[in-house]
Amino acid sequence: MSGSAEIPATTANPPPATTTAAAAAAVVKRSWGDEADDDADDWNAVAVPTDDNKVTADLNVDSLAISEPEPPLYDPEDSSIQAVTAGDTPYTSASKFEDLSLSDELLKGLYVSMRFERPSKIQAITLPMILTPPHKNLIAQAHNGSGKTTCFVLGMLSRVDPKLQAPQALCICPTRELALQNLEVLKKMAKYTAITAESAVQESLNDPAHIPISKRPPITTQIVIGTPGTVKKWISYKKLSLVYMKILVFDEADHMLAQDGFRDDSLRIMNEIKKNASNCQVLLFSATFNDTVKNFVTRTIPDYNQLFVKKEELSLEAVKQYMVQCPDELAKVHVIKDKILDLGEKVGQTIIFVRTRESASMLHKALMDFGFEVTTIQGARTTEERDKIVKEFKDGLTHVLISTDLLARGFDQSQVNLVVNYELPVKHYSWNEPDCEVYLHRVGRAGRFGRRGAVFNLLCGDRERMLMEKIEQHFGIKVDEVASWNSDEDFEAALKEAKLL
DNA sequence: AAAAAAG
Repeated sequence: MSGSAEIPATTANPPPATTTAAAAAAVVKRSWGDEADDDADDWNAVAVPTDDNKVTADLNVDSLAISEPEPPLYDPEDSSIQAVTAGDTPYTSASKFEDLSLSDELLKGLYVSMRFERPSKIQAITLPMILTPPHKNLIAQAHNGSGKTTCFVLGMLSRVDPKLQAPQALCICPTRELALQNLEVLKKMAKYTAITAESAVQESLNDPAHIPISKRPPITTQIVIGTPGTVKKWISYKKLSLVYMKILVFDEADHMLAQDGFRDDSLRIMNEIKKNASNCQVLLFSATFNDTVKNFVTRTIPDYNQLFVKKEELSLEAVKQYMVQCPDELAKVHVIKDKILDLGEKVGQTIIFVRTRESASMLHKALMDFGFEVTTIQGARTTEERDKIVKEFKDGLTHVLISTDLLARGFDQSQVNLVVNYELPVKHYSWNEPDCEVYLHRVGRAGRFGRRGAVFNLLCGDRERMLMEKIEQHFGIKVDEVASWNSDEDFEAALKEAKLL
């Protein structure tokens, strides 16, 4: 590994005088704007700075991404990660955590508590970008299970002033579960520091110890990780001071800024911070950024660095995907009961994704009636139930979890080797269009950190077959078919091929 | 024609 390779910023090619704003705009559009039809390029495509006179270096880089196999951008031994920066600041990739001038307490947390040895590739590149003044904004597309949580958690921990008892870092997540999970990672990493952190998520209403925010003293915790509604509420009650905010993180940022996601909430929070704090750094992390969101993000977040990972390292590649043609809905249940769960027991834990809460209850009942112990999580359940179900699953007490897309993003449980799509994800406006981003996120629940994994897509009827086809086309992949839904041997062979057996 | 957050 050529560890300390310099990430070329704008020095690679001096901009010719002929570069026009129009050309720059075209590049911006090209790099960020393309989508479905050339996703492969998309992952190779790199950053484009917002600053016109810095564009040409990237114009060159970008053209590499457009043409065929491009030469590596900065590291001959590892071309899978590419980054482009927006300013004059040179960033040196961190081959060791020591390169990041972290506090001793934080280093100890990384080595002892987290048991990390050295930064992952993504961490090596993003951390200098996050930590080096002038603390530019960052848009980072990092694949599932690659350690992006560490990037922004370490970023937040490094940037807060431990001596200042006031909120200085805020992280917004799409679900309660993800916020709590991220907080846990942060607390583990912060174990030897005095930095304080808490979650801003809906709390159990039955808990007698629960105190409504209106009756709580102002937050003095240094890091807050939460969901949009609760964070907004804390802000509107003036309990969460934004004056000292130094860093704002959006996990699953594409969803947080999507029109049909949390865009309104996210923008409001961002604007409130802008009004109160000067120079708050914004970090956006996700495994997916579709072109609509990309365009919006580039218009919304000024002056950003960007990072991309090649498509080859997507968990779509690490996880073996199958489709199973089922004659009817009952056959789907039989497949889960007789084939997948039996084998699944041997290979780890399983998450079964469904499209609606109703499907979740229906499948839950069907499997329970067959005598299978499964648990189900979906947003309509109480916070206590949700906490309990997640804890049992994370503790390994339960092996099969039915979930809506509540857990599609970010949920990290390394023992999950099997993902079942009882129903494929579809766009909310049409059930004839697959939601490829959600599909990728679901797949990413298996095969965490390069582990083996398999996905079974259960298909019934022409519509679902067509959805599967469209997903294959979108990602440019071929999803193998399990020959017969009714054959034990076929499923066993499939898991062997996935190297799970 | 959904789910999520949250009121």
